[in-house]
Amino acid sequence: MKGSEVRAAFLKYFESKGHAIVQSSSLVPGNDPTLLFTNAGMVQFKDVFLGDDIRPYTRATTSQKCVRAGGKHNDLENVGFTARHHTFFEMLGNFSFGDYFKQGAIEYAWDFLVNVMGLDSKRLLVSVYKDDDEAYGLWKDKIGVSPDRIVRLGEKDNFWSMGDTGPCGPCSEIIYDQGPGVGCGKPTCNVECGCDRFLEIWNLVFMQFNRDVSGKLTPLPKPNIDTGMGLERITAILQGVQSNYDTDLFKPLISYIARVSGKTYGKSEEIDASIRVIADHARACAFLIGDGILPSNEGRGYVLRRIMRRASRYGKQLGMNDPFLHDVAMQVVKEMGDIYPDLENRKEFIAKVISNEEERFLKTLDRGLGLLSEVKTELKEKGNTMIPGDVVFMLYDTFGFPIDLTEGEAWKDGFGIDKQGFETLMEKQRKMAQASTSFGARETAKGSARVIRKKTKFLGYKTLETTSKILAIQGEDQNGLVSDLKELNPGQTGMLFTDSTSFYGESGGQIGDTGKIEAEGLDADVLDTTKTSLDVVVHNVKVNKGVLKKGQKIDLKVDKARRAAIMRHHSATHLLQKALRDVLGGHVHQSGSLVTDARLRFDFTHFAALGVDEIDRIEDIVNQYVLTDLPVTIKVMSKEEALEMGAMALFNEKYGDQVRVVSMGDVSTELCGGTHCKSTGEIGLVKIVSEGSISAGLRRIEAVAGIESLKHLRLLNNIVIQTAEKVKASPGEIIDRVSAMHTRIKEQEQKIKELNLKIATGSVGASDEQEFMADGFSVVIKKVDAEDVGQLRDIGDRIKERVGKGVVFLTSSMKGKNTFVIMVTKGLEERVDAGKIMREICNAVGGRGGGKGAFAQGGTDDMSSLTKALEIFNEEIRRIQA
RNA sequence: GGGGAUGUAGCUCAGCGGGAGAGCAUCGCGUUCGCAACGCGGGGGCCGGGGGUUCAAAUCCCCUCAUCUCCA
Repeated sequence: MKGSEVRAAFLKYFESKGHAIVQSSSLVPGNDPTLLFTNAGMVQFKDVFLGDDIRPYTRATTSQKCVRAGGKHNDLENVGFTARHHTFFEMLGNFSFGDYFKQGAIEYAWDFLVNVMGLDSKRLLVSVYKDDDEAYGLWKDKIGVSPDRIVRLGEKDNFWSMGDTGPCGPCSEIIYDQGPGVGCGKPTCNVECGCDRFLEIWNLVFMQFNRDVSGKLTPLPKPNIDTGMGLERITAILQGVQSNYDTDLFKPLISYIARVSGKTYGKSEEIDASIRVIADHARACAFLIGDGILPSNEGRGYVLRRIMRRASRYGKQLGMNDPFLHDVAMQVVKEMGDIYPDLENRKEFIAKVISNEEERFLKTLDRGLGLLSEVKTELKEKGNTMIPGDVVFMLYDTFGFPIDLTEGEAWKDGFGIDKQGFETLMEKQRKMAQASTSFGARETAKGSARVIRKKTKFLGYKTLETTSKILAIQGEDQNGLVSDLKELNPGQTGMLFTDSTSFYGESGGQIGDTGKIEAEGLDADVLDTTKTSLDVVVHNVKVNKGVLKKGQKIDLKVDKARRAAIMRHHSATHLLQKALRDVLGGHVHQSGSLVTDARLRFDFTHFAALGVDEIDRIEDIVNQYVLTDLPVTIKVMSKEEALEMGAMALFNEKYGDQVRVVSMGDVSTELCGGTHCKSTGEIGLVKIVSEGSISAGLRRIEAVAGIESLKHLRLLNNIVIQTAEKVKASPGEIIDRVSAMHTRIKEQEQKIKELNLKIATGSVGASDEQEFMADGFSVVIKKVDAEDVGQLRDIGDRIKERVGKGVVFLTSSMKGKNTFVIMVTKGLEERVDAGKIMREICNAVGGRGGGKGAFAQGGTDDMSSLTKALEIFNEEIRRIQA
């Protein structure tokens, strides 16, 4: 049975048991900032389990794309060297939200494996949590598994929790025995053995408790089921192979990599491992980039970068020195694009991102190799053949040069590396990082009020004024903790919850509304509006007059002009996205946006800076759309219908099953919860204000619309007019005038410099200059008016040129100080040490200074020190003559 | 979140307390029938930004921004 058939059979089976087939969610968890990647099927249902979200179904089944990279249970360095570690994998799962429980989950799982997949029940074992007699009984009595094939395991293996607190419960695993011929072969080998004989294939989690802060478990009123079975693993078993990499899910990739690298798979373990690493990582890269993640130096992007670089590294070991990973990733797209259309849609983009990154990596490698060869020659001179641990660490830590590469490069020239020393430094770094995090991020446990769960009726799409009732008020109490309040007095601020509202809570990049709240004798400002994940609108209010009371009826009035400006910018954003795709290409995808009353900001994927002509064309297109006054229509429909219409879905947004589709004529269709103009004509002039890079492959555009465009242009116009006045030219002549001025200034500066020199060295200041011969060289003493030390040097240079061989002593009063410079012509430094003379002078006049043989500089605040300084200088010259 | 590294001419980088440099690119002149090549000359720098120390800072110290990199 092919892997794709296993996937399809699984979903079909659970669909026949009343489960809704839910699409795999993005690898970027939309609802959990603490989680780096979606790493299990339950991630997209987390809020449902927590009771914060309600779905129209109580049973669901998914094939979820997952990434695990790093962390305790999945060290990246293992991947490729074992039969089953992966960075990317697919997780099959069935879920019950307060519907069926242990019995259902157990019966379905067994039925599917034995009767649908045809696994030999004699090869199956099960494990249950040590105290879970209920599950034990179900396996024994309902299914008929013999007691010697049921194992009770402890908390570590068979108790599951989401975090330190929250839903948790025992779990039960179905285990496949590959037979005594596989694995360690020891007589003591059992289910708990780490070897490969006993494979855990399906984990059934019985979510039945809630754990509070103190660790106490209380039963949940409606227990849930969460199960997970790795597609790659079950496929391997069904195909009778001992490694996931031997399944048809990997085979085509492996043979592709073998072919392009000119190697044969299955001859050498070392080569095989490299090929497996690349196969696994290419899948991860394709999917991660497909879900909008870009390589970067932090967070998710950094994990992606590490995966890509690891693949590159193993490619190098196979002798592939040119970028190759993007080709392998295209193979992944070919294999899986039909099931994951996002891959297919973005394949050019994926390839571009990968080849870009591969080139970058080659650069870091070159740098590291250069450093390493420097170290090697240095060591060779000393007759040392061991590269010290701190050097290995420095190469790794600072330049990202992988340790195995260092080792390989060292080995080539007969060097060893001090691994012990490296590990010590590595451990030190780990300790340091841990210490700093555990100190910092703990002070967040502030008191919080009860969570309001009643979804606020949002009327603000249609009307900007509503009358509603206050459901709750929250604010800081005397202790500075957030709690429920009965009322809010003048001068106080707090959060206001109402039954319905016209105020738009910040979401989808659109900022919240501001406005007024009024009632008999009451006047309050809404400073900002936000929205919780449960669609509860939170008004942040400040009372000016009267008292705001719970249960009171109030009038909510949105600031209309501001909202109109926000709507113009939001509608303009949609048109801008379309225009960007028109001009730059289909690879342009939104990766963030901000819509305010003053401007819009739009981040998108693109590789090069935009040219002036491109920006002009984008502006032209957007404004063309505005002028044709396209009608803006908004429809609420199912997500599936929307996707069929070709609506553009965003990366991180979490959508319910009903979505809002905003269309502008036939040019733009997007899923969007924001507020929009009635037709594009209302947007007014759209002007791009800036364009720039925010990181590799990501650009940001800022633009203004409507009145803000007018303000912007007016500002620019004023600058032009004022500049024109300043340079005494008409606006059209400014550029010519300024560049003429620029060259003239340059010329004049040059001239001034020359003149200054002439004045300083010429006859003008002759009275301030003494010159005499001393033992075959000239001595020039001169008082000048210099602006800075640079000028003194220039003057000194001229004098040196004139005298040919000699010493120049210059003094100048500037910036409230006496500054001295001594310069000695070339060849004379042996006899006359400028630095030494300067030190003598400075000692005598209480100044500071110094220098080298040919040049010295010093100074003092004491303005009366001049004669003394001259005295010392003459004394020193006399000493040298003698 | 914590550590390390790097920001200098259009590009690649050297200099790391005492006159901002090299190579490539560019422009001019020369050589050439012409080109490549070569020779000579020129232009191009807030030495990432801000503060401080110092007689003197590209250079040392502090802050900040950007990029790279490791750890969490």
